[in-house]
Amino acid sequence: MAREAVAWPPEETLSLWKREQARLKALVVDRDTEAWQRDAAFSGLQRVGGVDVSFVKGDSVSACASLVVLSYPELEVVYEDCCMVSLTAPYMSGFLAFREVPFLEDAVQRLREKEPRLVPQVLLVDGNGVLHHRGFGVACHLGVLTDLPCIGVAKKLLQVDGLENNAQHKEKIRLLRAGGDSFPLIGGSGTVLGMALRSHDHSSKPLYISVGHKISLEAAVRLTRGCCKFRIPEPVRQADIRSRDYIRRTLGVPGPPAPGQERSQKVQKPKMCPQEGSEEPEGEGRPPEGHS
DNA sequence: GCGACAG
DNA sequence: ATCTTGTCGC
Repeated sequence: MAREAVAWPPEETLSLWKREQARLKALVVDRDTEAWQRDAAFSGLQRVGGVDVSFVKGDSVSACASLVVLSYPELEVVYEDCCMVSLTAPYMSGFLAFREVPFLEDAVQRLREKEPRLVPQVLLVDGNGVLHHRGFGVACHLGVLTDLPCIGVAKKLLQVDGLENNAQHKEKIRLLRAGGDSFPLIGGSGTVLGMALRSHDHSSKPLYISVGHKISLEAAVRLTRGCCKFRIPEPVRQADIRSRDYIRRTLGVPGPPAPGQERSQKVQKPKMCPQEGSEEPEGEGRPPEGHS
């Protein structure tokens, strides 16, 4: 059942969200806290995680949240968790975390309970870290709430604090010639907010890397580069692929099967994740269906 | 009113 | 985010 857009938050909610961002921002650690982060070969790093949320087309509420863990440096998937969720907040630039983080946090919690040995040593997050309207993007948010090192990996430049995707910026991109080339993104106050990174020799469109939590920008860029078989770093790419795949297997392919291809798809029963605020009323069970 | 707008 | 097949280039 396709559901329509979630209600747009009232101004009061936005104020609360901003205050929450300001409160949690004070807890961000924007430097290396782990030994492997300072090692030239990331010696000691064995597990890198990636998270993503994919959406059901034509439905602005149903989505699949996924968490994957890859071995490092092999980049092979050693853990996967996908589950369907019902989003409660709309997408608003600057408040992405309030839409996605609760479900990603749940996924991390399930991993900690089920397979504590597979908990990743760092998470790559689709979106920005400190490169954000108020210096506290989704990668910071997830990092602080899980206490895991997190890296913000955005596919487009968020134009905040004087950063602009203008001709000058495009020219700097043109000068990135090989995978690993990068240039700093400097905000109006002179602060380095992140780095534009050419993640692969064969991809001219850069990634925008910023600190999420418990890692330096330098290590974040170097590790992201070390996770790229293609433009999108493997942990995020696998989380994206698998969450979209899960939606297909769960909802099936729309439309009648083509002739000669009527091999019916096994449509799995979607795994719905337990969600706050959607419990049945406690106490008496639901009354039996009446005859009205 | 106009432009911007991570995912 | 998603809508979407083939196609041009290395």
